[in-house]
Amino acid sequence: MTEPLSLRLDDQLCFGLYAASRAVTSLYRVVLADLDLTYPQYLVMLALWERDDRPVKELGAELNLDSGTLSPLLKRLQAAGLVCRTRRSDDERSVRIGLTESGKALREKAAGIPDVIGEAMGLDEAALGRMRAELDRLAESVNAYREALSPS
Amino acid sequence: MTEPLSLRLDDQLCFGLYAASRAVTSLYRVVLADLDLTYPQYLVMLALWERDDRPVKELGAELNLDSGTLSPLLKRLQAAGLVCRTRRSDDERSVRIGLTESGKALREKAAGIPDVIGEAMGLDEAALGRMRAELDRLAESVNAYREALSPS
DNA sequence: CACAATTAAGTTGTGCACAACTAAGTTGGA
DNA sequence: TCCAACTTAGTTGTGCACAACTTAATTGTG
Repeated sequence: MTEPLSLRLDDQLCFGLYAASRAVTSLYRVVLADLDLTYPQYLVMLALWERDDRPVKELGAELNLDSGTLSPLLKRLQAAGLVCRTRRSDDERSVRIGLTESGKALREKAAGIPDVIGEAMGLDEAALGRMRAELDRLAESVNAYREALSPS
Repeated sequence: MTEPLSLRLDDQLCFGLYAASRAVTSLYRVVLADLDLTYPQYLVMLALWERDDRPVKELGAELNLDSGTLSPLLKRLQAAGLVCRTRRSDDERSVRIGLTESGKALREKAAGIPDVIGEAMGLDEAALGRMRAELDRLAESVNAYREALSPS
């Protein structure tokens, strides 16, 4: 019989998570100002730099974002000249997102960012990997629980 | 001479953080539906249940939120009948936020939430505390770095 | 074939986050 | 005393997140 967890703000892991996530995002805001990207836009660019020319649906699955978030975001990336959208001819429902030359070129400018963020975090590579693994496990566990509680 | 960190999405701790934070928030969305609160609103209520009747400024300092976020959020809590705002007579700039009876009463309904979230995370109390400490350290380190990079 | 069910993307509306700004009150010197 | 500097809240505008919905195309089944 363990003590029930308290309603105290300081005790709650979730608040730590929320605060840490916002702290990291706000550092990205500074670092990304140079590239004229927001953090979610940067995530999309990362995904595209890894694999170019793929449907919105696939980007959404990788980043856990739905079309309600991605559609306007991609519209802004398109307006900035970084990506282009082409409707597939064999399935007119699907839209492929591809990098423009300028979008590909931006990768060079971004090359140094992971090191800056890594340094700001003040963790060695081992601690970084360990924490990443713990967070992945956490997210998976929480998502499974939510799915059971409220099947979407 | 360590390897420079890569631009691969999977490698990045920050994405894990972002994904985990969103996963937890989406579980809260389900759990809090019963109380008609969003997650940030719940955080404000937690802060007020701990210490009632204090200025917006102080709430902001505790939650790391500025008036641009808090003002409309508090307005919604007020509209829901959970808090009331009173301007201090000795310093008319300052607005104190206090719980209404209904706001105080809501605490009973929230009492079980930390255990639900704790269970969803699937961590024992020790792991929970350890992770919380790591996240706090991370946020502090990142904030210090950003502050140095771009003094606000 | 017909057509209901499904799928992909986009739209609308709400509520954070946050930058930049405004309004109003307070304080601390010269 | 006067008023410039500061402080507290609030406002405005932008961009996520996400639920709920729409539109249009495709698929599966009788």
